[in-house]
Amino acid sequence: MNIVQEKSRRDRKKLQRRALLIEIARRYIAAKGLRSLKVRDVAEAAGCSIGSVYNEFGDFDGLILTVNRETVQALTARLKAVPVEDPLRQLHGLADAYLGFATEHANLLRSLFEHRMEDDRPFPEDILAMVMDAFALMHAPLVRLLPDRDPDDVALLSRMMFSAVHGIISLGLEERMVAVPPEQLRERLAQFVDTHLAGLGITRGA
Amino acid sequence: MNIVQEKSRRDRKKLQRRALLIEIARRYIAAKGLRSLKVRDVAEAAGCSIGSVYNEFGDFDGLILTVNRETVQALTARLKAVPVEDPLRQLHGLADAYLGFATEHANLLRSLFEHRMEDDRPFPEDILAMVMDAFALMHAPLVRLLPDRDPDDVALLSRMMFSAVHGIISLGLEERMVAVPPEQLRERLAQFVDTHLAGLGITRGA
DNA sequence: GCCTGAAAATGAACATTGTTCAAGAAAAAT
DNA sequence: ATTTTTCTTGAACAATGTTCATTTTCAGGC
Repeated sequence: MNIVQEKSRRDRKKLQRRALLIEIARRYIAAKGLRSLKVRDVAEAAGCSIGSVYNEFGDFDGLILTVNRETVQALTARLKAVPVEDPLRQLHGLADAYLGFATEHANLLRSLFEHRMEDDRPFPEDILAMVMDAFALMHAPLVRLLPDRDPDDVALLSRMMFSAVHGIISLGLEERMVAVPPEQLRERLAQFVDTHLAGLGITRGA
Repeated sequence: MNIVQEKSRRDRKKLQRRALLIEIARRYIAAKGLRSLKVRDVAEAAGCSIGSVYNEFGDFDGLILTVNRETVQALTARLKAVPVEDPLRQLHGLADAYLGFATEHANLLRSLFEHRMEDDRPFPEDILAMVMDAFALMHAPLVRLLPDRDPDDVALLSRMMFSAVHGIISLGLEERMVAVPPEQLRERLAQFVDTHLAGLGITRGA
């Protein structure tokens, strides 16, 4: 018998349903926030039993983390699509791409940063590493703009800059406590990046 | 009969227990995070029934919000204690005070920013206003440092600066995804503030 | 000191929701 | 066709927020 074919037939179905469950969960989170996600709703929407969700993801956290994993992957993909020719443009592009993603997927991003594990189980290493990698994407352009600075220093600078951008955006998009009016956010964010770069001795067109 | 005295006797007891409930809830949140807070635990620890907690706070959110309200009040008090003589020192002092508070009360601050209301009930206006006020505390010193800029512009600058500081700190203190090593956080935060001020055309001792 | 009505406290019962697992169904292997 | 393995199911369970009829408390009047 053809193991590959037979196995794949079952697996394809399994994978298909897994993808369906993830998609449904993502829609719930995106639409109404992480707290609105219920195992029973997901199972019913997918046309399977509660137990199947557990078979697939182990527990509820497993499902959430799977969605979050894909969220950080999508975010990273978007950040990596920013043109790299001009390092200054790239930095602005990264900030703007982050803002764009946060605007379009506010609840998914919140789920990524606000979800706490049950009990004291450790946060999955791989998601952690992916978020760190995303936050390190300002490193390369900053190195080009600050060739004389200690690389370790630049590494920290880039993560701080990204953290700052994250703070401005995540508070700015919070409907409650609007630190910065959303309609101005894009322009102001660019201004912030410029100001900070100026403080680092980098001027536009220099 | 003495209405004031008689009423106060009952009320004192009520207020005393209310304070006890809040204190217990705060301890739970501070020690193990918002998710660890359970009505039954609080009631048992306070030596009263579950129903009494509901009598006092209406529902579970009511208790959480009361703790959060006191958290933002404590934060504001700490920020307002920063000396105002030198605006530049004040800005650094505000950032440092925020870092100090966030370090000592990481879970309480998280509870303030991460708690979502049940259903779609609106977030309490008063807490919102208090957080906004706290975030506006960088405004006064920045006005003094930038007397020629449009005041509206400075208002936004100050909130952005505070949001940025918030982002750096909240991600920096997250045990997972450490964007900036905690032991360097204080020094780096000061550096960040200096850099940004430099970008705004403000130099130390100028 | 006792009575009375209002206010507060109680906790059993309920509703929601994550989790488990024994039994059954389906698929694969022989 | 039979056996074995694997997956699926959903009833039952456990944890936890919430309600409310009953009981208790207590100030105010006699």
